[in-house]
Amino acid sequence: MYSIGDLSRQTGVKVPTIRYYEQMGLLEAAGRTEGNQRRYDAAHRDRLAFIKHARDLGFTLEAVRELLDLSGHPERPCTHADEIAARQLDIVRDKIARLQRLESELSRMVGTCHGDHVRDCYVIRSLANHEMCSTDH
Amino acid sequence: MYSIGDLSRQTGVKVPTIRYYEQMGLLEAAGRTEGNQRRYDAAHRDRLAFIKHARDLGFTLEAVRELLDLSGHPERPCTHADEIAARQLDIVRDKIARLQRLESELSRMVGTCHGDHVRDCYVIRSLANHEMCSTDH
DNA sequence: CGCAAACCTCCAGTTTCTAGAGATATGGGG
DNA sequence: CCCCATATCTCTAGAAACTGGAGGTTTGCG
Repeated sequence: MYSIGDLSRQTGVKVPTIRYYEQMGLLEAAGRTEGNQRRYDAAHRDRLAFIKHARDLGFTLEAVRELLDLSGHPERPCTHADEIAARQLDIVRDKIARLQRLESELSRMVGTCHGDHVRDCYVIRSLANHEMCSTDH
Repeated sequence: MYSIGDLSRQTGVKVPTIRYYEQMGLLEAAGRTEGNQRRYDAAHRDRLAFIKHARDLGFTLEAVRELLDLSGHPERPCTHADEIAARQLDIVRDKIARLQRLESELSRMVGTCHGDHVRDCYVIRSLANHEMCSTDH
C-alpha cells in the first residue's frame, strides 16, 4: 500500500495532480485510512504510469481517457487505439514543422544586432515589418 | 479611422482578443465615438501587427510587452531585444528536440497493430510499459 | 508522547484567449 | 427619416491542465 506521496515519487506525477486526475475520473478513487488518507496499490501505480506516459507524449486528457478505456477492454479490436496514436502523430509532425519555421526566422534575428540602438535593431524591425519574413505564418 | 472589426480583419486578430490586449495594457486604449465604440488609427494597427507577429513566433505576452517597450525607446542599446529573441530561440529549439523524440516513439507505435485485439496492441502495450521506449522523456 | 512531515479539503490563480448574454450603436436601403 | 441587420459594447464564465496556498488533521519516527 502506497501513500499519495509514495505514488508521486514512483511515477513523477505531482501530488495535487494525482488528486486532480482522481477528480477528473481518470484515476479510480483510492481506499482511505481511518484518518481519511488515500492508500494505493500496484494497479493504481500502473494506471498512473500509463497516464503519465501518455501525457508526456502529448496526448490530451481526453485522448488518455479513451486510451484507458480501450486498455480496459482487451477483447475489442485495436484500430481505435491506432487511430488515436496516428492523430497524435499528425499533430506532433505539424507542430514540429511550424516550430522549424519559427526557428529559422528567429535564428536570422538573433545575433544580427550590429547597430547599438534599438532603432537599428533587426529583432525589433523584423517584428514590426512582416515583409522581412521569408516563410508564412 | 478603423472600427475594431476593421482592425481585426486587417491584422487577423480576433475582436475579443483585441479588447483583451487593451485590457492587459498591451494596446493603448483607442478613442471612442459618441456611441462609445472604439476607433483606431494606423499607429494602433501597426502596434497590433507587431504583437500578432511576435505571438505567432511564440513569444509570451510578457516578452511582447518588453519588446514593445524597447521599440518605444529607439535610443537604448538593443542587446536586450537580442537577448529576448535568443531566449525564445532556445525555447523553440528545445521544443523541437523534444517533439522529435515523441515523433519517433509515436511513429513506431502507429501502424504496428497486427493483432486484432487490444490485448496485442502495440500502442496500448507501449503506453503501459515504459521500457519499450528507446528515448528518455 | 512529542513533533515534524505529510496529508486532507476547498478555493483561487495561471495563461491566453474564446464565447455567450443582454443591451446599445451604426450605416445602408426604402 | 426610419428600419433593421450587423456590429459593437460590457461583463462574466469557461477552456486545459494543472499549481499553489490557507487552515486544519494524521502519521510515523525517535
